[in-house]
Amino acid sequence: MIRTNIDFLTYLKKLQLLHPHYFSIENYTSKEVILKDHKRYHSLYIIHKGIAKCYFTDENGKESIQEFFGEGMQFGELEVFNNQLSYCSTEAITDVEVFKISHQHYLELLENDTAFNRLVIQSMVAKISYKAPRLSFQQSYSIEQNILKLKELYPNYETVFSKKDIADYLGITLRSLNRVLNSLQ
Amino acid sequence: MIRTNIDFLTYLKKLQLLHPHYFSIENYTSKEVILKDHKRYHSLYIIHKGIAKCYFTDENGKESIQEFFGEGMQFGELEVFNNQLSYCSTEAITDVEVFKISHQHYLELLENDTAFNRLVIQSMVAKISYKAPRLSFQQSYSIEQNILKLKELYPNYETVFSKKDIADYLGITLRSLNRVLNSLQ
DNA sequence: ATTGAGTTGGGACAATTGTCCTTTTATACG
DNA sequence: CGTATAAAAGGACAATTGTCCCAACTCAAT
Repeated sequence: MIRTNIDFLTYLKKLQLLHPHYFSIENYTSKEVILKDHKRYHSLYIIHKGIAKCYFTDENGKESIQEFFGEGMQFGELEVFNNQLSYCSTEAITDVEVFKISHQHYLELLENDTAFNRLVIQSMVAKISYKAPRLSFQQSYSIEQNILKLKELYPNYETVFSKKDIADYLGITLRSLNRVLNSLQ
Repeated sequence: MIRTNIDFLTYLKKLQLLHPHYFSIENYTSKEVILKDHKRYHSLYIIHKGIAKCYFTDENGKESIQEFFGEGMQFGELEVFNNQLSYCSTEAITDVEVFKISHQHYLELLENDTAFNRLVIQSMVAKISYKAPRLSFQQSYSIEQNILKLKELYPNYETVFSKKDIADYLGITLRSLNRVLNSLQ
């Protein structure tokens, strides 16, 4: 549920020693928006500490949570390649510390550092591999099964996430979430 | 709805001239399975001609279609990097011609050919960018809105896909699809 | 203390969607 | 041809989920 990428983070820390001026560190407090949708950015972020949520907002204001980002997860990197506006927002859930790196420096590393290149590709593979079954599972199974799966994977999710976030993650209403949680005692 | 990647295909054809022994060509007829889930492969495929569907099957036999692949779409490439079993099946819808390349040669190109490397990354960016809003849209909107969207993006989808495929793509039952199509006249 | 905003919990009802089953139509094939 | 098989269509009913409420509680700021 909370995605991480420790290999990437570890390597990034090494790079930071080699190219200190490539990276800056920023801190966000809970509920601060780090990256806003429909805006253009020239940098991307990698989570050093804390948890953030990445979500779409539709025209009715309903949020749909894509992923919860933990240590080593990067966001805003897709825009390096497709040159589009940011297509979702990312907001701190706990207090968060991020590394920030410009598109330009990121591309430089990508071209000149084979290990970094491979780690970037692997991070993308992980994102695809994660999203694919999630789409299927939410389509195929009932809310109850989805919640049971959540509890299995992440037993104490209530301590970190609000009910609203859980509902937005599962693509259901708060009412439905409560109802099903009740029926499970 | 039918995904393509012409840039990738174009470049691949150039590579084929440079390294003819890297590639082989295979042909599949409608409904043949090209790649089966839970199996290990040592090659991956790129669609040259035709349309295929990529789908999960759950324990009840229900299919959930991830994407429809058209020209230039590759599949089986994630397993090059995560060394896992294939996590979904790909089946020809129309007759299909594919290029086949071994993991080993693919990795060789990835390391030695910067342009190829970039195209692979861009293909992954495209897959992520496509999956993300699809998850949200199907969660947030009614079946009716999803079908209207489909008709808008791909007016004559009925000519290519069976009703069952459309239902599996939208994550709904055939009965629900028929009902909603009726209510739209 | 008091207000107000945000979170949680749930009743009542409506709408949506699934399940099960039957029928019809199209298509393939000996 | 006729027959088997798959695809398409839909009736009847049940189950799930959403919508629209209202109430209780927490917590921060006044």
